[in-house]
Amino acid sequence: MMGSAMSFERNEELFAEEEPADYVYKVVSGVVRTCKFLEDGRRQIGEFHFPGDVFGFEPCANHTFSAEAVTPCRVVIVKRAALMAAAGRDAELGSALWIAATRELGRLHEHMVLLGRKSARERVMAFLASAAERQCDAAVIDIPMSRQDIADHLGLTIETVSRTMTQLQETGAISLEGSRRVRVGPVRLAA
Amino acid sequence: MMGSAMSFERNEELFAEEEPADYVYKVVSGVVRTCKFLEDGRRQIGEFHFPGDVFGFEPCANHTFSAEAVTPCRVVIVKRAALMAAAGRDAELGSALWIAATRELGRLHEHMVLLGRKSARERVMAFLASAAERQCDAAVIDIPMSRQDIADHLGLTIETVSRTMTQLQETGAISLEGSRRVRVGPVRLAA
DNA sequence: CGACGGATTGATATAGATCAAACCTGGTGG
DNA sequence: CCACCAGGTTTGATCTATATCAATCCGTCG
Repeated sequence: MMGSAMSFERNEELFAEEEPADYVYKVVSGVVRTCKFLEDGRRQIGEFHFPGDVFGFEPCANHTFSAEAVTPCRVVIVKRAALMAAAGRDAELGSALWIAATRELGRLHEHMVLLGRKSARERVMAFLASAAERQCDAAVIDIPMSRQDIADHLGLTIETVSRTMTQLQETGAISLEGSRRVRVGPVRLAA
Repeated sequence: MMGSAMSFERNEELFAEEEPADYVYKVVSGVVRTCKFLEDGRRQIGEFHFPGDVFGFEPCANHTFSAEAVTPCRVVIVKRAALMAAAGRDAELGSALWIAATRELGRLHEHMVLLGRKSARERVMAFLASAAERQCDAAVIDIPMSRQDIADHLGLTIETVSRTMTQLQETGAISLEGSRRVRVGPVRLAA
């Protein structure tokens, strides 16, 4: 299954809500956010997608969310119809897609617990923990997205995210090395 | 594709988190909630499932959420492995499953906006609107679940749900006919 | 009738939002 | 090389929506 490659600048839109959902996307490099907006501008970032992640699954003809580049990024796109047809023929591929979709269901379930029931501190720690996990539990982790992005992902305000991070630093849980880089303490982010 | 039927009492557990996820479920009658718990008892209800709904999709061997009967209910269960195998053979079935899964993704995305960005009033109105929609926009809608269930679905407390409903009544948006029955006013629930 | 499991209502506390300045930092141009 | 600027971040002061704690109420069922 091959697709065509595309590049996007920071903050460029890969696709918008309501647009025809003709393609499925796979991140090659960089980071992509998928989001939904309310009329008054409130934004919820559903997920950040990293290299290797596939996104853009939709049940209907049009996108129900938009996708934007968090950093400059490259993606490959595949015609959805072609992909679905191929999945019908190739059991291997079909199963891979199924796994990707159900895994995403699991992540969203988990994130709903965070949004519905966790405190700001827990949210930020969970965010950092997942970032650390993606980076193979490195001691120093990169945060490629802005505080605003983090806030809109965690259902908080930018100020609360910022304050919570400095509090985590004060309690020794992390140490901030510039705003986009965090050293996670020996204590780790255990809950 | 046939499965076996099962019945559950109100509040009975269909399956628990961590249990082997050997079956996929379809609601025949009654209502089921899927939920996740935090160690300290906080609960997030991901979705309520109504007759016709299919649930229990998991990427791995074990369930990542639990399911409980909101009302007495009947479900049919199908071996997951058998279902997946059949989907590999029958394109019709495969596509139906795919649609069910992506539709669920869409619902969860929408719900994350609610949990992350909406006010209590908006949450309750959205909840009532979706209940009304499921009941073909009947003028009087049934609420089969408790206030606690609603609260845990909307990321609120039981008290806030209750208060918000009486406020909606005071402003004339709805009228409560007993705690489990609501008449939606002519104004409807337009945002 | 009495009791028990919701549901509602009331009083108060508080986490996080909002409004408003500073504060960096990296890039640009003089 | 430095001053300046713009975007993003942090910090501060205050406000408020919602949580929390605590009765009371209501309806159903024995």
